Amino acid sequence: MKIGDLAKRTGISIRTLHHYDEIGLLTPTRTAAGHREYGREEIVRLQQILSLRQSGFSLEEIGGLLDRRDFDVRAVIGLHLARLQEQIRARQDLCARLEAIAAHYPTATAEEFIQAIEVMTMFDKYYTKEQLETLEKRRQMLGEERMAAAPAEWSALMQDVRGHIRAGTDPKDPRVQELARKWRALIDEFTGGDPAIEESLRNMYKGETRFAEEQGVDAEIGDYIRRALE
Amino acid sequence: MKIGDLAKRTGISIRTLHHYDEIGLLTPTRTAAGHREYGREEIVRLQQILSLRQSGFSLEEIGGLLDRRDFDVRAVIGLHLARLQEQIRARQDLCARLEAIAAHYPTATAEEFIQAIEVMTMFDKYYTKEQLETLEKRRQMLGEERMAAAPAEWSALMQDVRGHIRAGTDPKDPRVQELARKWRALIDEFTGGDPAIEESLRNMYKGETRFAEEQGVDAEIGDYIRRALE
DNA sequence: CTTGCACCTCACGTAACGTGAGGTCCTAAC
DNA sequence: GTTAGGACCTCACGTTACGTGAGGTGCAAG
Repeated sequence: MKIGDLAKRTGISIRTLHHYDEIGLLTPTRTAAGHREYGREEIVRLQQILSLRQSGFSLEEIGGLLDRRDFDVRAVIGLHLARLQEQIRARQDLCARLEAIAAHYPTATAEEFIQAIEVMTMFDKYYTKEQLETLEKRRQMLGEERMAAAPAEWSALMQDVRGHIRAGTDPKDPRVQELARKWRALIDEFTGGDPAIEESLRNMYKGETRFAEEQGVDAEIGDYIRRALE
Repeated sequence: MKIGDLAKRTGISIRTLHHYDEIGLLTPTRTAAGHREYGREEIVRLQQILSLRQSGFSLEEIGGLLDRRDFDVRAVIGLHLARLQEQIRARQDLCARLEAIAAHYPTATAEEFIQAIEVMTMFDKYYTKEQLETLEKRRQMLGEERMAAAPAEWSALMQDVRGHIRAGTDPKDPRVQELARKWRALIDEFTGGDPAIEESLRNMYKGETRFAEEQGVDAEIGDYIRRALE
């Protein structure tokens, strides 16, 4: 059988057959003119190749399975299954994240979306899975309104603190103490008072200088509040 | 910031930064000597790139999202989600198939495994999903023993029929009629008498000549039995 | 002035082919 | 005998997101 006939019969491309010949996976005999000739044996082998390919094995694995009896089929399948399951898990995680974002910001612009994705990636980096779940529960408890109102409140607080720093107010001053209490209350409200989560939060602000700056928080403010809270 | 510093800070390779520069995804300024210099703006952009990459977008999509405001983020995310879900589905199917095979042939050799995969691929090609489920239920009803005994029975039946064909026996001969009834009973036992499944089965034998031959069935035998059954 | 490190630019390799480009073989019709 | 049209052949580059050298330059310290 010539290459075109085989291609038509099996529905795969001539180029693919050429490729399998090139890599030595399926090497037909040749006519005097150099045309490929596929016999019964090659057709059988091609069917096996296609079945294994359909099952997601690489051409290299397929070659090994078909040519070397010492290839441990069970191990290859086990490895393959593990790979598949890992990929499934990863993709499910991704889906969950993207769906959450799409659901959470139904009217966001491109920038907002990208920032949301960025923040989410960052959170994944600094919090454990359990902490993320706790935070999510906490967010639901607080409700949408509260979540929406918080950033402004936080920003106002930052500005007040910054004002006292510029004015040189002593951290022990009652006005600063009040602000520090507010700071602590805000943090507790969102972390649920979990010290491990607060630790992760601190790490995040420490590691992501740029993010911290955007939020109006820097080392100076952190120190000042820490002294006030002592 | 020079390229090595940035690489260390973000944990990605210098080559990757070179690559992003090559494809115009992240183009730093250059010093007089031609060394790359990454400023605040580039660092911000890199973070965005990494977040989006982590989310599974291609570099081309990322470039589009970051550079062109007319890029429909929602559409991109939707498309991406669809891709991911399709991949998840495909991989879950594969896992199910491979696990079924591994469980069904706990002591198989390489050839048996490959053949099992081949047969399964073939079945997927000729039967609908519902039919495959029906067949699976049927197999469980019949039990392992019966499934194991059937091939021999089938093979014996084939040999008997072949004998009559060679002897030139009339299909209407009572002995042939008896064999035909047996044939029908065997088919009904495994198809559950579903005519659509039987049709698929016939198509499979017609399309997969090689498989049919291995089973000892060819067009001649098919015709002979058909005449006997009339 | 030299050593050594960080940087630079090619440029090939990866998996599994798709897609031409340009040349040869075969078969049938004239 | 020749000629047209398929079918076949062999390069060889393109795809994705970089890894991995090879070979050359810039810069600060001893």
